[in-house]
Amino acid sequence: MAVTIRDVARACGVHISTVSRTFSAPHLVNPNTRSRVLACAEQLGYRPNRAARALITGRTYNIGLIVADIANPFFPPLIKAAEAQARKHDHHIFVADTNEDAALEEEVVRALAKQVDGVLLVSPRMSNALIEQLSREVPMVVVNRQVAGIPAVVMDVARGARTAIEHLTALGHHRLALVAGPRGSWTSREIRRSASATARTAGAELTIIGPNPPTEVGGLTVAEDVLRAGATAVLAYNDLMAIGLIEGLLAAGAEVPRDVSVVGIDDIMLSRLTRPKLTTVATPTAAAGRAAVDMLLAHGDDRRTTAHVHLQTELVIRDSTGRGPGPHSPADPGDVNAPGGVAS
Amino acid sequence: MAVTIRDVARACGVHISTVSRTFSAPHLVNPNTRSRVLACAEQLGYRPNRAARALITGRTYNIGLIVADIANPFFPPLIKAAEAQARKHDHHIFVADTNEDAALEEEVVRALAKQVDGVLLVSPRMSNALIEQLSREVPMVVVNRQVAGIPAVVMDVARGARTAIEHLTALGHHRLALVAGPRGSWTSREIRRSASATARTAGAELTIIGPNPPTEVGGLTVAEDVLRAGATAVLAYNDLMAIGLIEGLLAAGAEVPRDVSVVGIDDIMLSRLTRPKLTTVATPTAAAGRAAVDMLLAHGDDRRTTAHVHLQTELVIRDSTGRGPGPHSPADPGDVNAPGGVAS
DNA sequence: GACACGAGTGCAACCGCTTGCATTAATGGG
DNA sequence: CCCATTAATGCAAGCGGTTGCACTCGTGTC
Repeated sequence: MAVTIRDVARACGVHISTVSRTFSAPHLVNPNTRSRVLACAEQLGYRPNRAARALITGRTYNIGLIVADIANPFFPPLIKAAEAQARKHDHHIFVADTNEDAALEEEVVRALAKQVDGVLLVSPRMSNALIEQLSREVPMVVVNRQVAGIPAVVMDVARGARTAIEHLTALGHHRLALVAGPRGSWTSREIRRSASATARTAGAELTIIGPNPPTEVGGLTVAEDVLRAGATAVLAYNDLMAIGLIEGLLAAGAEVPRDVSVVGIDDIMLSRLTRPKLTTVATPTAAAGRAAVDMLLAHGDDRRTTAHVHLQTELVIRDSTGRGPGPHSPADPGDVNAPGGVAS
Repeated sequence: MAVTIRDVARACGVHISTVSRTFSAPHLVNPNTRSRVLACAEQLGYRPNRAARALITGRTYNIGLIVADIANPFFPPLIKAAEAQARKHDHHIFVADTNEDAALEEEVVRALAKQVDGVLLVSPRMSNALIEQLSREVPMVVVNRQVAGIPAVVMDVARGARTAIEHLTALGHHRLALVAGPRGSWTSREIRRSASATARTAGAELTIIGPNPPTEVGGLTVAEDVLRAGATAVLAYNDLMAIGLIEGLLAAGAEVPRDVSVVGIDDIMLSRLTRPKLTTVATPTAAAGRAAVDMLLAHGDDRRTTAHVHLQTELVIRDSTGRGPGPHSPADPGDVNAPGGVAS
């Protein structure tokens, strides 16, 4: 059916190896022969079969991209950027969605391993140990996780969380809540660690709520916990949860930012469009996608690079955060909106 | 490096063909032998190389999924559903993003053709003729397009557009605008055709604005055109444009729905979360993704099915549409907020 | 004029796997 | 007890390419 290298060879009166070399080692074939072969190939509509080539060379020119949830708006910009970057280097991308399931992650990596040159594991939920093991079966770059000996692209969410907490305490909030992300998320742990430390330094109280599914519903359902904790400001694991949380707070009669300030993380497109517009920590997702692909493709060249790329985050202040009760006032700690006195 | 069928055969003391049959034709091998082979394979961590298998069988167990823009929130739910459905049938998915570029679509289909069992072309921008031609090189299912002789999944946007226009005229609007989508979009043409017919029937005026890029910015930039046309109600090609349009109208001093009613199409997640919440025509994107995969995989069985799957759409009325000036009243046509009667 | 050399091409093995056919052993019927 | 069947396995060709090696020519050198 399809036209093969043999058809071209026959049509052109040369041996198949010459046709092969015309495409994969042009300098080895006489310019005249070469152009003749190219003409035949073009005319027959010949396209090399990559799978067949991969069988010998071991290079598939495919990349696996594994994400927790394609429908989570955090991922599409990353996928898009990765796909564009990959195609720029003539690679194709397999996309797999693991539904936040660690076991599925493993299964998918294994299933893809043989037909890709490498795997991009984005925001993995599986254990570090398993990642290390899998990385021995197939080249791997991890995004949003630090694993010893494995190339990684990480966004500096720790710094982002610190900035966010500082923003909130500077606004006069001292009863804070952190709405954590899913179990197994390195990012969530980082945020938690950093937020806790920052809150402690600032002398603020931080209630941690979670783990939770990193979705709008996940945010919505913890609204009551937030209120019960008496928090006047919340940092959420991601924007989706922050938005859900705002909905939930509203449903419970609390307005944002009047009664509660909310900060998200990611700066997904949505965040600019909801009302109130969401204050959030912007993460460079597209850059991460590109960087991850670049690392994966470079990986082959000089072995054991194991570089880590750190990408900066940035607090984007919009309308979901406002003044808090002010510096610690012993008086009337129940009324979170009381204009507060001074402390330290 | 990797463990092959030969390693298993050697470890197990059988011929490679027996190992092969153990996996791809189990009924041909003795149950005892079979379990021995399986044990060896398991122990060595053997996984069949699909690319090698495909070389002989012609079946790759891969599917190509080509979309115009991964970052457009319309697509992720479709991609997610398609991926899940594909994996249910043990297939993997290549995702490619064409940036709304028809030429790139063609290139990507060709590049993918050899390593997939079929291609899902979602909301294509290329011509019907080209689609027909490409479909002779690789099995294809088209989503959101009708092409003679090619299996398709189409959402009934024509009916959606009609319902939307009827909704608006029933609210008393008679100067309408349609913000069209990108050139090459079948959906946009369908919407236009249906909206025009419906408006004519209802005796309403319909200004068509476009084509436009199907993005938030695309919607934002036509806000002035909408106002200049004197429209009090707008149907947009998709939600993203509707949301951009609302922003643009607001920036120009027109409130939604007080001054202008806006209806979107798609019902992306965003639409529930913006303020005002968007009235929109819900399209079953996830169902479309699943259906398309099913058609592609069934396609092989009984040739020339060329079935077309039609999926229904549904108007979801939220807060971006409100009463219009009412039945054609020569009096005070300037005050779009006059409490209007209802016609018919 | 013999020789070394490099450029260009052909030859054939092989990548990991499937599959039609041959071979062998076990089974049942007459 | 022999033969035809059937079940189970081995054999080897081949899928569409790549690549080390051998071969054939000019060409330049001494």
